[in-house]
Amino acid sequence: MVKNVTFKDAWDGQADCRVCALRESVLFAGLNEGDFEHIHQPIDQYTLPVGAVLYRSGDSGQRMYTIRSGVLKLVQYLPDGSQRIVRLIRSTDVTGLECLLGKPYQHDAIVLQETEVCSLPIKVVDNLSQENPTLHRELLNRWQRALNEADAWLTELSTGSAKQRVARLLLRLVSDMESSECELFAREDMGAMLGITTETASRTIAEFKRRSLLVESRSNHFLLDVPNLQRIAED
Amino acid sequence: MVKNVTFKDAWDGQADCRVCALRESVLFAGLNEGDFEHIHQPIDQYTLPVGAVLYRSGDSGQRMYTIRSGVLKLVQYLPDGSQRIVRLIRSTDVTGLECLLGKPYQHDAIVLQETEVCSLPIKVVDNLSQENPTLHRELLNRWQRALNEADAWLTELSTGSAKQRVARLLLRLVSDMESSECELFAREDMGAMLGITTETASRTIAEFKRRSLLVESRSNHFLLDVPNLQRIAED
DNA sequence: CGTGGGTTTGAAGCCGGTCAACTCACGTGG
DNA sequence: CCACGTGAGTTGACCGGCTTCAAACCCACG
Repeated sequence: MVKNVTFKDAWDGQADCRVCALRESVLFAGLNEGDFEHIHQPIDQYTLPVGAVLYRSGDSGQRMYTIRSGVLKLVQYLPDGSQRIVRLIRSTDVTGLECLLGKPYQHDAIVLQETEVCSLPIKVVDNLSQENPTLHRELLNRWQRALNEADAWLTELSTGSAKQRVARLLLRLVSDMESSECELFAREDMGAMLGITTETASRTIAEFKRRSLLVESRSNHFLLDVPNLQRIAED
Repeated sequence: MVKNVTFKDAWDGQADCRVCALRESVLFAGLNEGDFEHIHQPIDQYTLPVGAVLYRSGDSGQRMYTIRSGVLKLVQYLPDGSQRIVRLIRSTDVTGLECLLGKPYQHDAIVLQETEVCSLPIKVVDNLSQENPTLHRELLNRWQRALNEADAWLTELSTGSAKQRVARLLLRLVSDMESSECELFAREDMGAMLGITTETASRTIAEFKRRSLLVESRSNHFLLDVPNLQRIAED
């Protein structure tokens, strides 16, 4: 686990949203030239390595984040100290919406795969959203999207046998890719996503490999046998 | 199960939000006299019996709902037909927010305990929220509240042993009451909330009764031994 | 080349799933 | 009024999957 990566270390510079490659799919999609004049605070860009902490549960933050690439986990803890991963945040997702409402962050946000983020001061988002209805609407959409994700985790990833859950998780990882290739997470993280133990996660993945449902293409990248995994996922 | 309760049957009349007893805690808390002039569509009030369907997943609705009293379940279905309850909606909660975004309802909403609801046309909410920032802010808060609930269901109610889950559910039911009394749900529903079978739910509840963690006060109403249930909940 | 973290595998035991029987309350119809 | 049917809750027996505890393995890294 990489520790103590300060944000300073990871700083990539200031973003120019006007020329952002992801402009079409990102929170600021609906902004026009005039709107950009109203951005009086810098929007910084960072590249965070695996294990880096974007924010911690309970912190009262002043920034939300757009993910340009990579994957983060949102983690909550139980009284007994065990952890549960409640969602994954990926490319074009926005996280930290809650601080727009003056609430502290509700989760730990930790990098699972090297991640590029843009850091948006809430002031900027708040001001723009008052003037630009499209952005405002987009914010609501993001909230709803997060809710849908949360519900899906419950129904798809916390229901059924361990094999079903693992299969559904794998399918989910490639669902928005062109190829059926994906990078796997640590078994411990898979367990925390699926509500099973690390050992069961490992056993299941190992079995899938033996049955060639997973074939390693390059180090820790796997090609999925989608049709057969789907059969397992649905029972 | 009560079937085919039409909304007409359940109609209680038109609501006058100005004199609403729940005004302080409800979505419209921040409205002023002037705002009410802008309500050009009627806000109807209904009393729905157990088993009634408020809306169905996939329906493209034009209304959201404020719950005055009672309890509803939000249900999602898996490909294999089994159901999972992803949230409960209770007094002062708002549900159906998604149709404000033009999306169809994401769940079945079904009455678990007799429920009084107000039906708010999205046009009304939409118009008011454009002019009244307090209401608008309140809408965002509701969205965030739903998200928090969803996350809590994952970490509290879908993690740990069956005994822990049942105990946590029971504690959750009385957490916002003055007394520690609550009304239980059907075992099948409990199972669907906790990701366990009906039988396991029944066995666990029966055992809790034998151990006097649950004492029946009146028909299907139970007093909880909160401290001991808490011990079980945390292990 | 040794150390350590993550992964895999093994063995044992238990919790919860499955299937089935039985009870009880309730409502319907003879 | 009682017989009967229905549906929910409870309980039992059995079994299998998952957890638990441990050991072995693998590989990256200093």
